Parts: sequence; C-alpha cells; structure tokens
Amino acid sequence: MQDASSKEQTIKEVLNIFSAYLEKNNLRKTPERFAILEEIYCRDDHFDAEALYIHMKNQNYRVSRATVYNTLELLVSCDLVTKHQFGKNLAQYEKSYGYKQHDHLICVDCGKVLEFCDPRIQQIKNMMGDLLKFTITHHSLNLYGQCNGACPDKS
Amino acid sequence: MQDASSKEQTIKEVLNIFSAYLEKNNLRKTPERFAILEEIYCRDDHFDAEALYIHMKNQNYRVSRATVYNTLELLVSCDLVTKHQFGKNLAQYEKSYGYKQHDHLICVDCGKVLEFCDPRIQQIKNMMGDLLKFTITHHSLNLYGQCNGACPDKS
DNA sequence: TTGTGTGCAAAAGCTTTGCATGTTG
DNA sequence: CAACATGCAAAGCTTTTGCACACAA
Repeated sequence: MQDASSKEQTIKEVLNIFSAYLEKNNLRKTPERFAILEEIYCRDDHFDAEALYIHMKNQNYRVSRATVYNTLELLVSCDLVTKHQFGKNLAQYEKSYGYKQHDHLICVDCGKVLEFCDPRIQQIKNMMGDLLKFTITHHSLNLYGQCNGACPDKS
Repeated sequence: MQDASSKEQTIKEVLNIFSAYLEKNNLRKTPERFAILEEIYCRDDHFDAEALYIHMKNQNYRVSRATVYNTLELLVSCDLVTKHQFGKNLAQYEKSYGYKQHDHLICVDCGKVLEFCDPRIQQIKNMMGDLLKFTITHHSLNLYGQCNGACPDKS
C-alpha cells in the first residue's frame, strides 16, 4: 500500500489532525491518546479493542482498557478510525485516514476480510435518503461468503 | 402488511418448513422450538433474544434463555429468521419467510428501523463475487442517519 | 490549582456452557 | 431406553462504570 516513509508521513498528519480535534473540543492532549493513535496507524488490517490493548501492553506501554475504549471512541468521532461489526459480538476497528471509502467482503470460513469500492452504493444512499426522508450520515455494507479454494485457517 | 387470516396461513407454513428441517437433520421436534417459532411469527418488526424470552415468560410459557438462543440459531440456519447487528453489541432478529430481500435504514437518534429494496445490491454482489473469487452467500447493508423532523424518543 | 483523564477493578450486559433432569424417537 | 433437548445457574467475553490518583492546561 505505502512504503515506510509515506507511513511516517501519514502518522505525522493524523497526529496533527487529532491534536487539532482535541484542541477544538477542549479535550486534553495526553500521551496515551497519541500513543494509541500512533499504534493504530502502525498496524495494518482490522483489529479489536482487546488486541490493541494487548499489543500495547506487550510493548510495555502502560495503558488501561478504559483508555483504549475511550480513545477509540474519540478517534471514531473525528473520522480517523472506523468501527465495524462483522456479524460477531465484537467490534472491529480500522484506520481510515487517507483511505478511499470502501466496503467489506468477509469469508465466513476463515474470517479473511477483503475490501472493495462500488459507486452504486453512493447512488443508493442518495436515493434512499431522499425517498425515506433521512439524512444519511454513513453506512455499512458487508458481503459474506467463501473464498473459493485457498481458504487458510480459521483465525 | 397482511391480515389476520393470511398471518395464520403463514404460521402454518413456517411450522411445516421448520418441522421438515428438523426431521431432515435428525433434530427433535420439541414443543419449545415450535412455540418460539410461532411467537416470532406473531410478532412484527425486529427483536432481540432477551425481548423474545421476556415476552414468552410474560405469557407464562416456561422456556429458558438457552433454548431461545439455541432455537434462534436453528431458525437462522433454515432461513426462517434473519440475524442482524445494527452497530450495537446486541443481535437483532426478524422473521424472514415470505419477505422480499431487503436492507435497513437506521435512525441513530431514535433507533427506528426502516426497510428498503434496491436491485443494485444484487448487481454488486454478483460483480464482487466474480471479481474477488468469492461465493457470496449473503450480505448486510445498513444505512445510518437521522429521520428528518419527526424523531420520537430514543428506544 | 482545578478539573479532566487515567488505571484498576468491579460491574454490567449479552451469550454460551455444564450438569442434572426430562422427553423425543 | 438411549440420546438429545431443556432449565437453571454459573461462567465467559466484551464493554462500561466508579473511584482515587495523576497530570494537562
């Protein structure tokens, strides 16, 4: 997707965006909040709150679950992170800055998640918003199925 | 949607379908399983497992949460019930027999759920299945927003 | 200095599991 | 009568909350 230096660049940008967001909303700039954001943008793919917490603990970063959950909520609010529910009772998150809007294709056998874009979704949102008198702010489209052939292991 | 007599007819049909499904899979035809299915098809709209459990208890029907969850899973397996996750950590269910495939529009303020159909979804499923080499079995599309004006109370 | 944020642990809420009992086939 | 389903309660898991302490502004 991107090489190491552009990843560093991205991290700088999101830290700035988050900093501005915190300032604007009179929230405190704590080291934990920035550390969590940085950790998220170093990782790839999707993750859940517990995995993020464990990963930070493993790096000997002192942080609590409460702060992880609290910060994830803030990051979702300022659109730096997206929250998903892929059919399980476990919220999944992913970084979203600089990413094109996309939807997900989930393998019900191995849990693999692929991403795709389709402009027709936007058309549907516009039409249904009009028709049903809703102001549509966001959406979630997940396709479920089996990845033909090469299905690794259940994760 | 349908008058009382066609609802009775529907209930007869789904009871037969479920009965056949149980037989085919060597599962037992217990009164609890049929009672739960009947209760679901008497209700309208979306519900969660706890609400269903409470409602049956209130009618003095002796049933346990375990059986409710177990039966819901069976009903999802035989396509008589659909399971949703509308962004919360709480599974929502709805009856699905005889209903046209549809998607959902959820008000983030009051929790109201509207339904809609759009043929473009099917096109997207076909195209993405081909393109990404997936056998797509089902999908979930939720649009989130605010119902303009008349937003009753948060439920 | 003041009040928001944090860590920790306990609590809450949904779902699953274990075990003894009951009932279907 | 043997296996499976049920009821009940306990346990499991994710997420939220309460409280005392820490620290950003």
